[in-house]
Amino acid sequence: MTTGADGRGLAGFAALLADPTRAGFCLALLDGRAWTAGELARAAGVAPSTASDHLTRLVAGGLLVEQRQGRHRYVRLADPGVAQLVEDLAARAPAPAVPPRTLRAASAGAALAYARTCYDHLAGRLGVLLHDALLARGVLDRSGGLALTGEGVSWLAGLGVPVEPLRAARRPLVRDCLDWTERRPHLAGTLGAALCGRFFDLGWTTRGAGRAVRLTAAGRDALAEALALDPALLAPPASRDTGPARA
Amino acid sequence: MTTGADGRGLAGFAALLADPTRAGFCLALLDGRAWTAGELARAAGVAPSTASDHLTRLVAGGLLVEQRQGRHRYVRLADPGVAQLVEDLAARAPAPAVPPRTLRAASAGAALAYARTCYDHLAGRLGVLLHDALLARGVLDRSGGLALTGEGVSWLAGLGVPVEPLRAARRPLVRDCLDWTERRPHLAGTLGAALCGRFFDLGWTTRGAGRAVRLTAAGRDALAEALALDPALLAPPASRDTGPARA
DNA sequence: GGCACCGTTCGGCGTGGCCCGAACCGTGCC
DNA sequence: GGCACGGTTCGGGCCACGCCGAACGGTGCC
Repeated sequence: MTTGADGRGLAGFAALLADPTRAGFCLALLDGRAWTAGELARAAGVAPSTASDHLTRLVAGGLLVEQRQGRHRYVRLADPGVAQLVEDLAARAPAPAVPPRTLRAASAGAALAYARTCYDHLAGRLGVLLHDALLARGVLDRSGGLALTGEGVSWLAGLGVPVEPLRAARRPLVRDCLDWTERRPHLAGTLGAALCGRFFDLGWTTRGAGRAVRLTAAGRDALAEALALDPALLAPPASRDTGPARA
Repeated sequence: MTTGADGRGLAGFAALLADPTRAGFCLALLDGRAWTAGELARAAGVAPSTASDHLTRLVAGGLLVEQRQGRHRYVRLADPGVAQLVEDLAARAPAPAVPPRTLRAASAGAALAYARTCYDHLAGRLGVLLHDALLARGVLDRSGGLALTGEGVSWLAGLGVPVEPLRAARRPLVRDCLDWTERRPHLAGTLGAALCGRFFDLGWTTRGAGRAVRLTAAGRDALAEALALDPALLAPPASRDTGPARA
């Protein structure tokens, strides 16, 4: 029963993300996986004690949930809503002053711009392309708000993605998510997550470095076939190697 | 082309809302109107110089836009996306420690909990009720994501709300917006805004103090008729007076 | 022209929070 | 048991930020 025009509550909550280290934690956790406190500390370049303090605050604030296992403290984003919130904020935040710095970083940036996970669904140029193709193919419809069509249900069944279980979740089935790099929407919601997961299961995509996603040759052809697209459209840019291979 | 796992951009942006005074400004501006710098300063209880500084930052950060008129500086939320962002954050923020304080404040809180504007659409118990009734009546459909139905288009036409112009905007036609007080979704998007505006035009609702909205007697009956609901369901709680009358 | 008022700029003050290092605790492995 | 390691707690230093009052400029009204 807040209703308060009092900004203290909002300010306190926003302050959780108003620190570069904590914000970096949340961005790292956007890959949807659970990280240990030490991993986050190293990734952010701060002392373990500092990271510990920040994590305690983020958990207390409801942004993160933790899970203790042995001597490890695993944390992850509390729920998909938090992921969306962080994404929305990040999409509006200005780009840092010096984008590329090194060639290695620029290459990693290109890989992320091509395809990456956005919490639990697909983002980047490939994600937007998928979103557009699903609309064009009639799987999704936007005439009265973003929605899955009846035709889409059968198309998904053909892909091995049963829709009914997805409706049971408290999250929306389909949802727009503004893409950082493309500045256009891609598909989120339980369906976005299910499609992303199915692509991994089918071997159409594999995980690259960090949040990066790579489209396999088989995946390129199969996806192009399923979406009635030219396979060349789906291919990554000229770059021959999307970051350090980890397959 | 950010893609950066660097938290500095996100942190800097979040910091705009991480101050109680700035957060209070944004919450006040959630009524969708333009306020002068002095009005905001008084509402927040800070010196004009302090407010001026904060406003400059919020404008520079893209959260607010300003419009100078004579010796006044009018400012409002930059776009509906910002309003959504602020709403989403506020919905997750914990309630302030001391909710009611005075009887007057408690009464104002009750009025806001009953019905208020959420930027440009209807929120509060009435907003959620409207959302539920539109679903029940088949104007909206949630089977494949929130969407307006064909039947809904004619229903809206009968109400004097043509849908086609609403599709032209770059904002979504329909969208979920999590209600602060009810913790359940109400209707946002261009349709939510159009309905809210239409209710004011028809005299079904009037503006109360601040963001509060009052349902007129005629509005209660007409809305109940249109939604096939019991008028008693729509009535405000036992309170006989929803804040200082301003009609 | 004179005055009231809105808003801005600047200097200075106080506070809060971010960071680290050192010490400590518990877990897991040898 | 001993050791390595992950994580936490505590104390202290430092910087940034929010606040105000005073002085100034610009606008609108009498």
